[in-house]
Amino acid sequence: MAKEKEFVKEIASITENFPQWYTDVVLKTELADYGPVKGTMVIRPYGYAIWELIQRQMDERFKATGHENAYFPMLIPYSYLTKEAEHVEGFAPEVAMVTKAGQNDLSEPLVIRPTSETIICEMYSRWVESYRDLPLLINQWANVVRWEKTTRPFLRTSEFLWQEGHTLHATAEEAQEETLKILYLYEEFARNVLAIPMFMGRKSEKEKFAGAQATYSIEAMMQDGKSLQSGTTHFFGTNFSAAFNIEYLDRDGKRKNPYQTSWGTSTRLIGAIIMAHGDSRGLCLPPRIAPIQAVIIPVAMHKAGVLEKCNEVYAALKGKLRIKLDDRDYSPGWKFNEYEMKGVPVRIEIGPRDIENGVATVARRDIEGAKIQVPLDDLCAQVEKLLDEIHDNMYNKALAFRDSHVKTVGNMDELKDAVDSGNFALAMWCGDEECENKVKELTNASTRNMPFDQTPCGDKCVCCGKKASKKIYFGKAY
RNA sequence: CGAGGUAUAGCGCAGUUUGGUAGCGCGCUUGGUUCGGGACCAAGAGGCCGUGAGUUCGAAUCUCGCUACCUCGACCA
Repeated sequence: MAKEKEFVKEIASITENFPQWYTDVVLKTELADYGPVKGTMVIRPYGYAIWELIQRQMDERFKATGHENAYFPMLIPYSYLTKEAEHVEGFAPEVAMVTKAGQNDLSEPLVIRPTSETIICEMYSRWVESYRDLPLLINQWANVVRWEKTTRPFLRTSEFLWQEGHTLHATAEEAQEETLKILYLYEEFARNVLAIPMFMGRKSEKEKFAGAQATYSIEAMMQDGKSLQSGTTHFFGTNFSAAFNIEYLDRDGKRKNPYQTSWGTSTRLIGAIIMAHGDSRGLCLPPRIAPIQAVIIPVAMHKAGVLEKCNEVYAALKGKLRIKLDDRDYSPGWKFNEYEMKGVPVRIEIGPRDIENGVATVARRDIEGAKIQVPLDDLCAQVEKLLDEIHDNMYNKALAFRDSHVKTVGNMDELKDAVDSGNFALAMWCGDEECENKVKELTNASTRNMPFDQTPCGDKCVCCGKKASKKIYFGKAY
């Protein structure tokens, strides 16, 4: 008993010190480690395996909607960045630059991409000539660098991995449709793969991407009540295509700028998984991105027949799900705790007693203490079913948590009260940036996004009290 | 980038006030006994005390510089 308490202390309390809990979980479960350069992180095999599963399943969805992958260079001439005025203003402060090659100064500084709009636009301007070249639907999996002041593993690192889609369309309507199509794709992915409910909506002018006409986001609620912007899609209109001279000859014989979108999600999604599902025992991974979906733990493995049976079961399940047999020389109890901390969804215990009864003892990570006996000849089917159940349960739990932490508010006192006690505030807003700034100043909460369902929850701006027609979420954000 | 704090074995810490050549717990290695919720015994390995200068017969300890990290603010996927 005393020992168990000691173990729990190894990870900070999720309720008492959430930031420390987060760091402890990242490091102790070996998702990532700090790199030697400020703000950089090493994604360790366990964390990278999650990223690969995210990549694979998201990439399938991009391909299914007609997108192709390509790769553009990491180094971008500085002059490209300056072609779109708002864009350079937004990114210049945090851009890393290469100015030397060996001992020689470069004739023009090179930007290490903070995002790839500029170089992709430059290339698109060479590739697009005719309406027949549209739409152009390209995605890139890449790393980007942004010199951030405050960094945290997965949530904000100087270098991070992401995907960025960049598309060109003949009409504004088609580009708008693409922008929303991907937003819905992101939401569906988060729901069905990550088991995280998202608030979808449009960003305010103040919060939108540098150079975009409209930005949309998916926002997830973390268990400390803060918001994590988990993916964004942007409608550019012709801002960039005009700045970069992307032109095509239309059917009517006129040269036109195509309409453009871009959209991205990053390794930040792993941070969302940690903070949306984790608990006092550590990680709790949604089955569809869990590198190990089920782990077999032999009990009393020195006794005759135990390891043999475990290997037999392992061979039967291998190839059907991501499974591991842990026959290391640690006690079963030690392993139970280890895999719970690492968030493995299902644990299969096989000991002499189980073998005698022709069953395995199966425990699920998402419900503490729930153990069932499953006949060995039906194990695979039952575990597969259980994984789906765990996914649904995790989603519903996250949804219930979120729904109980959204307060509809009508004035500043209520808003401050709501966000200070770990909630999102849903309120009416006049649309004025001044009010956004004032809310930020008084409560440290920012506007998250405006849901597509704009059914009013009042008629006055939560801040200035003037007539308001926009419904918007406020929350403290990562 | 502003304010505060920290830096000693893989991790967590003691030692610094009062200078005398480095210690504890966990982990790790080997052997043995164990194994149904973090087992036990025994024997081991492991440190230019963040870094550069200075004071001193002598520095983890005192002085100055630098760097990194943490917490809190302003900026951001």
